[in-house]
Amino acid sequence: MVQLALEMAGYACLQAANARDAHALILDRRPDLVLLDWMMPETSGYELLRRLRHDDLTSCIPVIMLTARVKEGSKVHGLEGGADDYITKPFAPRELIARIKALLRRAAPMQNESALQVEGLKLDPVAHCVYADGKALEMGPTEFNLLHFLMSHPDRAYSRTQLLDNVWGVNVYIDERTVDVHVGRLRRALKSRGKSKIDYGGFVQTVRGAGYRFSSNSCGG
Amino acid sequence: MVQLALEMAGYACLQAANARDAHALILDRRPDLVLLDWMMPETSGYELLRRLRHDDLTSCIPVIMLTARVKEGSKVHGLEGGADDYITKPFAPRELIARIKALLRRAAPMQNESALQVEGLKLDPVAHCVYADGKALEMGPTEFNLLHFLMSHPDRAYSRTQLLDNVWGVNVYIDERTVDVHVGRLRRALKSRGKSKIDYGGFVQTVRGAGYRFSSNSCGG
DNA sequence: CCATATTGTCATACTGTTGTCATAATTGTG
DNA sequence: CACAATTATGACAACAGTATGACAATATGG
Repeated sequence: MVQLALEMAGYACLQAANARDAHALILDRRPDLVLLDWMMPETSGYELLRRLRHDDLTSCIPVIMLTARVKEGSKVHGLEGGADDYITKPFAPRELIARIKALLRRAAPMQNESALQVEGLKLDPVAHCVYADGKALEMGPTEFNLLHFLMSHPDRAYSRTQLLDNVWGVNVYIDERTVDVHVGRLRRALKSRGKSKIDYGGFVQTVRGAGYRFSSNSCGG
Repeated sequence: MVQLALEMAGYACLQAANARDAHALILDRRPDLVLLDWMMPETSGYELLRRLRHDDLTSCIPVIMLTARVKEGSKVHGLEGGADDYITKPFAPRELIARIKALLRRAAPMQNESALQVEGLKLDPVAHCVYADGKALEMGPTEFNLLHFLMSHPDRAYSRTQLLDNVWGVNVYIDERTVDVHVGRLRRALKSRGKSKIDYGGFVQTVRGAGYRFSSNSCGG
């Protein structure tokens, strides 16, 4: 039932019937998170948790304990062993998913996103905004992500496939020519409407036969 | 024994047996105040205090150190680490309660910042009131909290999940789309009825594909 | 205990965005 | 200059993300 809930939420899921198998599976597959039942055949969940925490390879994997006990003390006990969170049975699948999300969020380090600036063109990842000479520009999310990636890696040509992988995501099923369209849209968005200003659309350069490149000068030197 | 005393005094109370659990519990439940024993298994109380102060989420939580040491030096040491008060064991429950009360009283106004104002829109956290061009606006508690958070962090896009974490609280199991509804209600509340006034609802901006952002200008530059 | 307000969820309408295509424009080459 | 290869662009239907009204459940305060 738990597996079903997890898969509905889009998580890949592995199962083990006892602590020994679980330990092997965890060592083998290095999951992002472990759901651990307090009561298990043979070795207890607590014992497995202790072992996971003892091994450097697994000590940093977030663990959520599943427990039937309702006493607050068991939470303390579970957390003592190094669990990052716990949840008492019975629980709503939604609560489980929420706790998993929260824990993964907590475990993931916050990426430092400082503003990128090239001449008068500024991209602020925090505010999700792009400015040309201080004036805000309008563009779609995809164009924003594309510009973000390109500005993060200037003076470097990327093939359409590389751009699809990095901006759209891997295992995405999109025509390569679609990149052209979005590059066009990005250029149009960057085209400064105010007179006597630089056309930042020119910063997104076509590399014939290869792909595209972001650069403030003619050839990225 | 401490727990008993606290509950007799009408405080809800959580316990942890060591620094790691305590840290997790504090992050999870965001207590109003922390009683921290100097001597703990594994990590010392001092180390935990340092970590609490280092994290924005916990840096403003009042902390009382419990210490067995009688030397005056330990007081200095504890306060150096950022503790707000300390008490030496053994202590009378009455004294502990008194110190807690005093600290909560002292901390309460500290946490409430001064009024936030952006152009004609003013939010007074102390009075729990919002004014548009001097005229009081009506809104529900959730809308107020949402606006408070957004105005405290302007020109910054927040995902629905982040807003749920920061406004509703961590580990809350609410549909992400609920944020949309409350943003809508907030906008309606901010919509100035008087003619020729700015529509402050426009300050709460949608960042398509990302979330929402508070900004007085079109893109927070 | 009741009256009232607030909350979270849902169904629905709405909006801008996305990916694809056809076609035009550009570039490089023989 | 003609040709092939590549890229640019406008149009458009499908789509995903957002706004909004309604409603039942819950909380709040008298």
